[in-house]
Amino acid sequence: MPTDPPTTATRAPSSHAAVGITVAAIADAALSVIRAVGVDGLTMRGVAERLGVRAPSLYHHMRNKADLLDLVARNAFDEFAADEAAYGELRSIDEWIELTRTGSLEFRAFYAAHPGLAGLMQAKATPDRDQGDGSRAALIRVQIESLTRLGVPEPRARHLFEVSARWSLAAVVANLPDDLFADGLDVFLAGLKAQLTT
Amino acid sequence: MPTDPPTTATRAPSSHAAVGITVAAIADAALSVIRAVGVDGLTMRGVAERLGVRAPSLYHHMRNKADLLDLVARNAFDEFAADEAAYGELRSIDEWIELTRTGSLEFRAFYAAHPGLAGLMQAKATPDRDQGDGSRAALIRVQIESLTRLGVPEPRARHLFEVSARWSLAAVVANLPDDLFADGLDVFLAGLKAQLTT
DNA sequence: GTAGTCTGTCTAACACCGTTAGACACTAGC
DNA sequence: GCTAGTGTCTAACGGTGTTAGACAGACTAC
Repeated sequence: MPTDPPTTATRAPSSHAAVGITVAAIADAALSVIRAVGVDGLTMRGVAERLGVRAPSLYHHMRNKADLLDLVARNAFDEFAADEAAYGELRSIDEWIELTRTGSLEFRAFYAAHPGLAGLMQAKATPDRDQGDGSRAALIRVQIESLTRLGVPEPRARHLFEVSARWSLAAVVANLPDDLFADGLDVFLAGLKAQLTT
Repeated sequence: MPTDPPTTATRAPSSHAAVGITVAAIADAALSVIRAVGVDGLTMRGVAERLGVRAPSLYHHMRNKADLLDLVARNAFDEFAADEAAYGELRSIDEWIELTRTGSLEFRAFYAAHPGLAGLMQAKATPDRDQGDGSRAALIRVQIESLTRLGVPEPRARHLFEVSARWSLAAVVANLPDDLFADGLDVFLAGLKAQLTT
């Protein structure tokens, strides 16, 4: 169980100290490594080096690399979702569709800036769908509620939201060219609107 | 430059022979390794072992692992596409939509049987879109032609086909649960039909 | 102040990966 | 029989994630 308060990461190299790195610091370092060399280029030794530390030290704070990637993906999504709080005053399905469109495009742009990160999200998309703590869960709840307020019955709203979210995420991960992504999104949202208004 | 005719793969272990493994045999072995342990579990040493050979021998027939994966993906698609020859006598957009639906579902089923293989396809989907030799290219041409025969102008038909193919492939790679995939496909095809009939 | 415990780093090593260098056995052509 | 070429082999390199165990520093109790 690591002590959280001292978030300072850089230390004198090769000193044996009792207070060192933090889980949060490791996640930050990993994210900046990903920005620099992509997910495929991320290495436990590389992350450690960025913290002025050796690789085995990381294992005192997390079980393995998979956990680290998991954490990074979660952080990245929360960072994105924090900007997307204001749904709420939607007056029609059309407005919901348009908001979903811009949200998807922003989502894509965000992940384009973090090569390979979307792939991590995808692997972890299943288990913790809605219930929970992060801004991810909050964002999902808000979107479904705004649908039900517009007259779509609850289970159907949840399901259709999940379908569109997962398909959009899939297309983001696929890293399609701009036009293929945007036009496919048009097609998908046209079909979604048809299913929501009948 | 390997000699192709002798496709026999299994040999006496630890004999120095002048006639041995084939590129095709390596690709087959790799595919069966993927069936057994998935793409992530595929190893040059593992492929070699399945051929009764050591790993370095593989490099006499291919440049590196990436080339091997490339080849495997191509073979797998051709194997799938060979079953999908009969488009042609489509009498309406509705029939085209339905054929695309069943094609997508079969595509998904095929790749579900080869864990991770779809991801390889995706990475190689861009460069050699239509022109070419394989059954992949043939299948694509047939689908676009059947669209133009139904009155959709050529460039638009090509583009919409590409959009739907890439989005479907993305959803396949994402390995969505059955209902999320099928329902999303419904949504997408509903939108596609709307764009094709107006 | 001293002893003891706990925390968090370190070095060393393991098994595995893709890949290369170079040796050697076998085959085919003359 | 000799020679050239082909295709395997062993050995090794540098890299990866990960574990074991040593040890330094900081807190706690007396």
